Amino acid sequence: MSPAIEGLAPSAVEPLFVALGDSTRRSIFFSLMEREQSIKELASPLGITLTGLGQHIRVLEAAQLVSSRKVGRERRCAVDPAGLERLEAFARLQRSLWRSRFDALRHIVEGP
Amino acid sequence: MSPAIEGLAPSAVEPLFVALGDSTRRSIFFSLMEREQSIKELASPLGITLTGLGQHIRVLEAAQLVSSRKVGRERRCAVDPAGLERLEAFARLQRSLWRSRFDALRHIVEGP
DNA sequence: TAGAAAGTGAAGTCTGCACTTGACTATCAT
DNA sequence: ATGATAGTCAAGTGCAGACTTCACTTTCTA
Repeated sequence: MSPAIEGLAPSAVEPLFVALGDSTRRSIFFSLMEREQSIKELASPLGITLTGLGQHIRVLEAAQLVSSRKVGRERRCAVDPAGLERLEAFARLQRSLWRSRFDALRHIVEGP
Repeated sequence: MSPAIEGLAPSAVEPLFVALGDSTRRSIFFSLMEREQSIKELASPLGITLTGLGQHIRVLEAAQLVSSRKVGRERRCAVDPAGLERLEAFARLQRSLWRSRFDALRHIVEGP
């Protein structure tokens, strides 16, 4: 597989869609787009427990949408650009694949 | 909201992530990337009922990832480029938003 | 025109996973 | 040092949603 499509096989974007398939995780992600935040800061407005939020963070990290590090007793969470980059690359690739097939089909139907 | 970002608010991409958040629907979508297919053709390899598959198609259509039309007694399903276009535009927008905020932050920390 | 094939709608089943509880550790403040 | 704050782990609960069944309609074909 060429370097350009590496990491773009369906299996590579699966964690991304799994992560953003949940509305709570989407909220967390969009909230982190605003600014870096701790587990507590993220959990409060959503009305869920710290435990529950920690579980979501792990899923988001697996998709490389979020990265986190411990600072003192807090866990600082921030957007990881890798996930968004992969998502964009995936969408662009699929779109171009579809377009080339569509054009090929039209070519057959309409003639050259 | 400017025309360029219209349809890219979080609420607009929600159906997209909901649709692709399910592994069966991802399979259906990738299968349709290969070629247009009927409900029956899509259901057989997945080992699920026609009813079940029809339900998935509705979700994919709501996300504009798939479009379908009745041809005789068959329903022909195909990829709708609108969904992929929206997905790509969304990812690009979010990525640029994140980058501008990241750069602004670095500017503060490191100085001009 | 009878039977088969493709699909749809309503209603039910069941399982994955979002979320909690309770017990525990680590860090901060006073 | 003592309490308060932030987070983590293991284990359990409940429900949304994926999937089924059954009854029905429409279209094809022999």
